Amino acid sequence: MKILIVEDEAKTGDYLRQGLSEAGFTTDLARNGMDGLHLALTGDHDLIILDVMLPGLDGWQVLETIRRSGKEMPVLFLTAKDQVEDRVKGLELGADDYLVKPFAFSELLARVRTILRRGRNGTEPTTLALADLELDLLRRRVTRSGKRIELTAKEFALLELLLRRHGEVLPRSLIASQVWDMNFDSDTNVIEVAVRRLRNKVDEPFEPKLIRTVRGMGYVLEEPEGD
Amino acid sequence: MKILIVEDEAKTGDYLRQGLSEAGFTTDLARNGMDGLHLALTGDHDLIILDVMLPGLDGWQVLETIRRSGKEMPVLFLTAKDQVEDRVKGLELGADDYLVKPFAFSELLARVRTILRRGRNGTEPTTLALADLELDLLRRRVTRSGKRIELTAKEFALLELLLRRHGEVLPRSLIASQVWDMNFDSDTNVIEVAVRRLRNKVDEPFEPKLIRTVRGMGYVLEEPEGD
DNA sequence: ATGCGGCAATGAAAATACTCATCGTTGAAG
DNA sequence: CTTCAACGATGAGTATTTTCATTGCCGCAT
Repeated sequence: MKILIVEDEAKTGDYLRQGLSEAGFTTDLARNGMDGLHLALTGDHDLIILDVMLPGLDGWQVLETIRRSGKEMPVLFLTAKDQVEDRVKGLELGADDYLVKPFAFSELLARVRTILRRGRNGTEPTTLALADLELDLLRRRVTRSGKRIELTAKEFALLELLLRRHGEVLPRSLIASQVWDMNFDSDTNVIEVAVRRLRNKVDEPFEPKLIRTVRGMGYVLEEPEGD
Repeated sequence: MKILIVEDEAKTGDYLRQGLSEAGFTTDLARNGMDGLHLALTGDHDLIILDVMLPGLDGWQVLETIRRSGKEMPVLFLTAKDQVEDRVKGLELGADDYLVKPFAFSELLARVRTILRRGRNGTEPTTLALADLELDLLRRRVTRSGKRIELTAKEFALLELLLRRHGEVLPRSLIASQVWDMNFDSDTNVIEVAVRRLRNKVDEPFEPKLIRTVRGMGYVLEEPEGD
């Protein structure tokens, strides 16, 4: 798998290149928009990682030109913090995913793998929902009944997991490994506490309650049975 | 590379097996000490991951028997939280590394790779030092001039990095990626703050000052030049 | 020498996450 | 029906980490 990185900031570029190489990808690195565009159009990359902030030709212009050329090539783009609207704009221009700087490398790798797995076609849903609860992956925002709910990173991760697999009872061990990258056995009750915090925000002020505890098993997110 | 996992707790075992398979290793899994020992002695594994707490034959007994049989095979063992002395005991019995539950899977993977890279021979140092500053990787303890210093996880990680590469100026980007798994550019000063906390504990009450700022470059841990 | 600009240091507050002790609920056993 | 034990919920306290605003320091240009 061959990945094109378009990133002007030297450190970031090298970091990405090295990390991706170690993960078994082949990489090309362009330091500006022009080179990036040229490489993208002439090369045979399976994915482009594209920084938005570039000297000269910026990320959007590159992306737009690639799309207009008819090249069907997945694009993951990198936006600076706070530039929330960039993400939306990027997605509209046909990016497949975005990542906000600063980001964890493991996160990038996960996205890259997801994109490559699904190939350049069906775009992943950018929003998850159940009943009146909605989670917008792009804006990292959650609403219920239209009301905005502020969540911390952990809360968001937990809710995202529950939502992605709603209807399924998720055992603690699974939650632990997904949300905490922790394996346990253990003698802590972080999960209970986290679920509680999430309930306070997401369920407590609303009806019906969507997070259900399954004794001895774990937690499910689902609409309650009408009985 | 073939890894033997000896773990009675089903979830943990499956978790390890799956994770390691995804990472490209072949695995065998034994649910108790006897089976584990048998597989270890008859198989051709490159590494054993051994839980200490096992029904019947416990981890130490397994380890001891393997060693007495003359099999030269690296062992990474898993101990429960708080059982600090286990780690020391385990190391004395010839384990190559240990990991405390609960642990992050990424951490396990890193250790596994380290062990396999160095092969079964020179054991990694279990302690790092510079001047009168010592860091005990096993007990996760730091002392300076013999005085015990309490560090948080991040502080420890940062100091460990500085010590492992003492004398080198470490750029922020490197520190960020190692200690925070973050790539940045960014507009945060977490690193400065973390360095400061570390200095307060490690340098402030002592002489000489070991953590030096290199303006525009990063930080070094070193003994000051006598000039 | 003076002022300026960029970088780093600092202190304090806010946000987040974790631990602990205690309480309540549930289901099974008697 | 009552008791008990296991499991989960809860609230509060604490630790840790991050953010923010401010200050200080250093080197360069004027």
